[in-house]
Amino acid sequence: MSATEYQRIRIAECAAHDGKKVEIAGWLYNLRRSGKICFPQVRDGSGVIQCTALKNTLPEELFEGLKHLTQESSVIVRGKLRAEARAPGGYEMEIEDATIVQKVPEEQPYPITPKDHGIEFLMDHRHLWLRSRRQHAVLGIRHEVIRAVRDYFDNNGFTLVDTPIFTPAACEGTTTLFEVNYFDEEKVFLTQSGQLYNEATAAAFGKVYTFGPTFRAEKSKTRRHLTEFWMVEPEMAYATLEDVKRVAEELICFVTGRVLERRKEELAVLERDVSKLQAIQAPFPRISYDEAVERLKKKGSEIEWGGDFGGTDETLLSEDFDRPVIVDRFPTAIKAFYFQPAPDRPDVVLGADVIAPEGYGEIVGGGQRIHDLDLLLKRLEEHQLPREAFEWYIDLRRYGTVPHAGFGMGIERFVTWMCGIDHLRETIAFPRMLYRTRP
RNA sequence: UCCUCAGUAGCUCAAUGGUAGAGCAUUCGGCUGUUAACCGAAGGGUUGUAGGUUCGAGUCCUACCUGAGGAGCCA
Repeated sequence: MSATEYQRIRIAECAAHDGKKVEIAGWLYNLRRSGKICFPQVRDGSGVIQCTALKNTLPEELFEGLKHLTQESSVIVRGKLRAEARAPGGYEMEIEDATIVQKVPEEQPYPITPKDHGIEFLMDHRHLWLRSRRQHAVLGIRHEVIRAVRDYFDNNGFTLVDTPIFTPAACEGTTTLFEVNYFDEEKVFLTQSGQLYNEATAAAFGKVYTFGPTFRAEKSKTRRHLTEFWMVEPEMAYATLEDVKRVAEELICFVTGRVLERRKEELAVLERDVSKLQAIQAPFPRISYDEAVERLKKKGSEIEWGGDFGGTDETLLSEDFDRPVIVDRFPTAIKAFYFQPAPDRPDVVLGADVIAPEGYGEIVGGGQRIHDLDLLLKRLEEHQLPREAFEWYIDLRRYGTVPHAGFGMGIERFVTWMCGIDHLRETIAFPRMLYRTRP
């Protein structure tokens, strides 16, 4: 029997090849064995399939080789595919031939066993942990989220214009930045937001977005923080706070719908309560910061008007709603210099945050930017920011300035929410956190 | 930076101040439908590090190291 009569397929395509002779190239996920029959489970990155190997139909060398395969050994199996109710996944291959590409040595077995492991051990073995079913599901959903985000903007007239990662100065003057030696003399910083550059490209293209990594040197050590994370930031010319709220709402509904539609299996692996995601429909409730503070006080929070929400406050707020809640008009004092003040109330700005349900916290933050030259200059001074570094940004108010607005959405927080998991670190292949930069 | 908790076999954990143990993983034996397979056996230990108290410390005390969760700050 030559190998050529078997068609190479991926496990995800099994349904289209029922009853056919196929070849699957992958890794041994798990193995159960009896005296004269064994059940190797093979994964190939697209799924997991159970195979059967029978002693009395295979050459002894092949049967013994399969029976003693170690976890994560690389193997190519060939045989006939059939629907089989007893097999997890619904399809099964009866092995007729196999090539063991590499057997993981018994004296140094694969470290991640099917039993429980602690988080330190798993994080140290992140390069291998990615092979597990659960991690595979999380990263599959991440991929879908990113694809849907890009589809949404691409289909709605936005142009992707990426912004630099090396930046000459603090964008916002608020958070701590990573400093990098740029050749011999100059110091530059890793970007904390592409927003200021987006304002320039929005004046060139009308509607733009940037999608890339973002760096924050905050010494935060919680389940909601990474030092390196991915953010999508749209920016629109001739737009207001109302446009920000509408676009954020549409985006969130579109992406959630896509995940529900295309990632049922992954959500099932994660045992995600999909009814919680099905509830994500427009319109989202909209409340003002003033009202949010009142609600929080009634719920026992110690927040006072003028303070920013803590993690607990966001959870308390989200408890009142079955879908994301939009909070707008924050105190001017706690927001970055570029926020447009409300025309009727200069003590609040035209900014909005979207807070996810189930305690997943802030997933979107943005608003309308200052378009008036004199006001911008005044704010830069109030925030004691070096005007020289912002000359190009000020230029945008000199040459055809218009009301404009945009927001940022943190991808990892969004994916954490979609997955219903409790820590951000599992939503990126190799998380960078305070005290962890390996592997 | 601060607060809290934890560190025992490769992994997950147990052990009243008195002989360091179990499950998983690995090896050997058994089983033709297993579903984190099961049954029997074997090998596997400087109890994070350094001091201290005690007749005796995995257990109590001190310092340090490492990790986790949280606060502040943020998406």
